[in-house]
Amino acid sequence: MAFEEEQKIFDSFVREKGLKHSAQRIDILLTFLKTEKHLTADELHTLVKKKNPAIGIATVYRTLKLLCESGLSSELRLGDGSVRYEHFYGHEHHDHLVCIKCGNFTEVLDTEIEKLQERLARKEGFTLQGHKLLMYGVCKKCKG
Amino acid sequence: MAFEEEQKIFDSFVREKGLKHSAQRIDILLTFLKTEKHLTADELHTLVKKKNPAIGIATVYRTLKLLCESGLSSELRLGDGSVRYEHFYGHEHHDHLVCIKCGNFTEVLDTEIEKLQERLARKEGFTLQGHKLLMYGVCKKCKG
DNA sequence: TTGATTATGATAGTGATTATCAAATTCAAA
DNA sequence: TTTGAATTTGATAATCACTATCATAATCAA
Ligand SMILES: [Mn+2]
Ligand SMILES: [Mn+2]
Ligand SMILES: [Zn+2]
Ligand SMILES: [Zn+2]
Repeated sequence: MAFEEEQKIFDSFVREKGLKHSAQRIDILLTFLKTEKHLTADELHTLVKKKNPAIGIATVYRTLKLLCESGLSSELRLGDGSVRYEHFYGHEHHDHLVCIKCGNFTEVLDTEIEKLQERLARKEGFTLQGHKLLMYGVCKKCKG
Repeated sequence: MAFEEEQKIFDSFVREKGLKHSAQRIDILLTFLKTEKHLTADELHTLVKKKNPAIGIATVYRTLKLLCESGLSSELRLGDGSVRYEHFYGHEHHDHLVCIKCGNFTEVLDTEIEKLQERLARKEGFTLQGHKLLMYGVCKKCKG
């Protein structure tokens, strides 16, 4: 429950970039790691303030950018305009199956689909670097 | 003048919604239909002003919303935050292969991928309604 | 301990989109 | 054809998520 590995990664990143240490960043990092949800910057700010009420939203945005650069987090945009952040380190690549009724979503992976994407890109002369697949539908519960 | 079919669809939509007819909406509709590009609201506004310089950006946004509701257009969000609009009526479903260097993109379709998405969703208990697949890579030109 | 450098939080600014509103336009009814 | 209630418009204000600015505070190598 200490996230030593992630903290080490963040420390190295900060050092290599010639940045300095700060308690705020650690608070934000640990709060982010503690939840497995896909949070917005604002939601994370609300959570972090429980531990350190003085932290400003600007610092949350700044730290989230660092977390993405260091490979600990990644941006996620589900259909609507909102930007969310999910864990990246130690999490396999996955896509999202979103329920259009209740908004819940499931993380999925289909290696065949991944392979076919590679093939498709190659056929078009592209060197594939990544992809985002969002699938929209109605979940089991909402069909009841 | 072309696009009779699209104009008919728009007219029916406007009538059914109890809205009124306006010259501005027609200017916006025809300008949108005339280009096959994926435009932002602002880009469309710039184009429409060549025909009718008095048209305001608010009316472009309002009309774009109507075009989407009537099934003539659909929103497109490529990775970054920008919102673009593409033709929807008479256009087959397709996905996008985006070049991370030059920003150009290709429209693609792989029926196998589409089928596998169905299968994946079913396996998770979802009834699939749609999806968005964005693939990022480096295009032929940019690899030169 | 020092002091150059970086980090912070408050706040101003930005860009895209939406809301507001008075004036103009549409269109069904007279 | 005229009328007038309802809708539409363009200008502009407001909003929202995010970034830039800046004075002050914290960090850390020397
Ligand atoms: Mn996820
Ligand atoms: Mn397209
Ligand atoms: Zn659901
Ligand atoms: Zn390219």
